[in-house]
Amino acid sequence: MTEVIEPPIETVTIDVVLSALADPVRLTLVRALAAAGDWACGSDILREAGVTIGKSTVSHHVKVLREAGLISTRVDGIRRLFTLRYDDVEQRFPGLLTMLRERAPAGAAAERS
Amino acid sequence: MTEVIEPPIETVTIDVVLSALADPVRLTLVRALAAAGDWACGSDILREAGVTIGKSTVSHHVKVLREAGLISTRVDGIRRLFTLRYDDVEQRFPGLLTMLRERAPAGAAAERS
DNA sequence: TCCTATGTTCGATCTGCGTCGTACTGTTCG
DNA sequence: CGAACAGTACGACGCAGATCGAACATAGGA
Repeated sequence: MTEVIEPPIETVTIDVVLSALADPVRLTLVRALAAAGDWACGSDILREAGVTIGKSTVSHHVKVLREAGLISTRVDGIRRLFTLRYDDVEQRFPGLLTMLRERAPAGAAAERS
Repeated sequence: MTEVIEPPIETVTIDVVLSALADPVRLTLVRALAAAGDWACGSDILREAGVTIGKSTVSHHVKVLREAGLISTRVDGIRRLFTLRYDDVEQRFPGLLTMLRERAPAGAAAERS
């Protein structure tokens, strides 16, 4: 089938979202998608995220994020394109994506000497 | 020592908070504390949360939540009292606690048969 | 002083899940 | 048709972390 199913945003629970975002790799992928802004394929995301993991692992993480209602998938010829469900997530969990924008503490904490 | 240290809310990262809230038991404990409203001891929380786990497990979860900046601990004679750092968390991550108020899907998913 | 109640810490166990490799599906191009 | 590419499905492996029990610490009351 060419159709890609996604859960209606109303049926998404915060529990599932939290579990999905608890993994550092998935959090990086989400941030990369947020930075990309629009549709991006797997290799684009990996380059943007700066992580090097197997493609089956990427597929696994994408699946988890999709089932958590966070990302959307579209078929484009030979490849799949992914994007953040920005409006849906913002409507369902206002402020969540804003929290994620603050990236991980680069080089440990920014210790105020 | 009678002093209980807590991380300044500015130093708390969303990564740590997400990891802390990803566990179903900890999420239940946080919801119980939110329902309690004010300071509650371990047995109070367990009763409010309706879970039956060993006290060492509770101690472990409380530690994780405290290090994530979510709860505060105070010594009261023979026992420790815990409470949600509501204002701090709301200031640092606006909207987060509101998302958590929506409790878990009672009786599994609301299957649309 | 001794006993009880509340938490913490430590060690051991065990399950969940993140990761990888391989095989498979589907699409595009030569 | 056949080769190459993008992603998925599945099985296996290993590790992080959730849980428990026991020992310890501390405060309060008999």
